[in-house]
Amino acid sequence: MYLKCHKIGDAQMLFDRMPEKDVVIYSAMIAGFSREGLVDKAKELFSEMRTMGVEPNMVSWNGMIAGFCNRGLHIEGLMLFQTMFSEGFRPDGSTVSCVLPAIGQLEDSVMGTQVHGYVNKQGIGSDKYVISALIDMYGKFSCALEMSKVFDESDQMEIGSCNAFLTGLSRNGLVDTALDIFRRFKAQGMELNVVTWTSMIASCSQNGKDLEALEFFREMQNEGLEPNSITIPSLIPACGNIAALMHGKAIHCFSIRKGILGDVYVGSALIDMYAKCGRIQLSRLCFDKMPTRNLVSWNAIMRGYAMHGKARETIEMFHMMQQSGQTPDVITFTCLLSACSQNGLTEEGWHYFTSMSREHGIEAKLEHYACMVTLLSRVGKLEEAYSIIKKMPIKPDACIWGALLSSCRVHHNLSLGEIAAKKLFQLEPDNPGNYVLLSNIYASKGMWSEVNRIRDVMKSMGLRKNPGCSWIELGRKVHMLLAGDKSHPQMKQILEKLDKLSIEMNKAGYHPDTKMVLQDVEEQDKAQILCGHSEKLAVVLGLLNTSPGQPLQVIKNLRICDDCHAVIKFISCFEGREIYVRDTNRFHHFKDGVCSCGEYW
DNA sequence: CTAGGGTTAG
Repeated sequence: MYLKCHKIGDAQMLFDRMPEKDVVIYSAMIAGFSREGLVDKAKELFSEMRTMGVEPNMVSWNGMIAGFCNRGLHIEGLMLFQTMFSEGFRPDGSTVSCVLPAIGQLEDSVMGTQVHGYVNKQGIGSDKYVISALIDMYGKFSCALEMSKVFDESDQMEIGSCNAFLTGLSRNGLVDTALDIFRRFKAQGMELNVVTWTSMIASCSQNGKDLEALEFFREMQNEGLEPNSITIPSLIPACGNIAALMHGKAIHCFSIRKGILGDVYVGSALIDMYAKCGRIQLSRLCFDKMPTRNLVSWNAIMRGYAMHGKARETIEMFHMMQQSGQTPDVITFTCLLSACSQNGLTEEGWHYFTSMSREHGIEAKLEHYACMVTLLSRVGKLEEAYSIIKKMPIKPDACIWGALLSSCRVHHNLSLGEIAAKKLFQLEPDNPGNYVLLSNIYASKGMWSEVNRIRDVMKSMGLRKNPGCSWIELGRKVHMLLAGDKSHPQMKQILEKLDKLSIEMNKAGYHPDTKMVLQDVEEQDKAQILCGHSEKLAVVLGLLNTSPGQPLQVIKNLRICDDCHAVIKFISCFEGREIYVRDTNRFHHFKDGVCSCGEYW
């Protein structure tokens, strides 16, 4: 009874007072500790029972193996599985269903196939736990075919296997298929559970379907299902991705009501969400209030500060993290280096870059080199950045060359820009962004024939600039604005307002950037040029629908363009608004005509 | 027939 109520302490007290203990009582207690994640305690009992002359049976072994596998100690679990086998036990459905997820995690497909064979031989292939574990494993192996085969041969009304199948599909890039099948399940009147809904929410928020994730959340509650402490952190990233602050806050309140605010995953997800919504102070508040923190929480707050260009705070958190005894990982250093790179902190950047492997035993990865390239380029040391690329022990990828090319655009460096662009055209020939960047550099030098040449190349390859897209949350609704898309009901007002603003801007001595390169390259619809870029539209929509003085927040799927940057600086001053624009990788905080990025992005 | 064990969601 105590074990079933998760009162492990009470159970242990009773257990300790028992004079005579048999296999059953030992097994119950081992499983109890395993469920609570107290593997060491379980291990103690497992060896104690043998010294007390009680031989472990199947159930004792299974409890022990479950303990290891559920705690992420996959290798230990699998080793025990093999020991059990060699001691003459024949693992049953329980054992196998614990061991399969571990095999999937380790991507040991040889062992996976062996165990699948064993399952068939033993005739336990119709056990529902085994089936869902098999589906899960093949999903983790990226064996969509094997996975579907197991599912097709199973009872398709068994919710566990259906859930494993849906997750497996999304995991293998087949989100849309998963969505279709989910709808089919629902139409068939199948009893869906929290796991099903959570899985769909997670698939959406991990695959750019953020509005859909929010919709699923509402739908599951309409169906009378209670979201739990796994559902919530699966949903929160969706709010951050589209900077839906009001939705995010509502879910924050929901977590308080559900009493799950103390959960590390919930807390860490909130930190990340508030940071992405431009509210870094709220991130910090959530962080400070967390009862327990882990690596994810520390990385979340550091990433938040880095995203906001707050290098001092990022470094301060790093010191606090070390004082707290938390060991950093690769991501921690990415946060540190990206914070340094945005602020031109060359000395600190080099310090963390070198201490990373020397003091922390973490090898620098591509993203760390990319930060160093950005950092050195930012302070004008483009040649030094290039020499790092030439010397780095890993093959530079598109991120590295992209970092160099972007910096060359900022510094109008043609020779290195051409080198970087050439590499990028080989690495990712279909990415229109690279062509646009190089063309920007040519345009800044007035080399119009080169600009035209690139435009022709793009045209012949059928490449178009990715459509710019911006989001703004107004009241309870998230508006999406696509560059050149006139379908928004308030578009007429938006254009009128933009007109008025441009008159004011001209009066103030602002003239649109003559290097309107993108349009030169593109020659896209005149309409798009007239409407302006999506971030401009979103900002103006915000101006129209909020009261004066209220801050605005816009997010964009691409790098903000020079012209929009200049226009928004003007608006922040002229309209007296604080405007936050979240770019692909950082925040621009416009206030009184100045932007926090210091003109470098 | 027989106490005690398991899968799928972050």
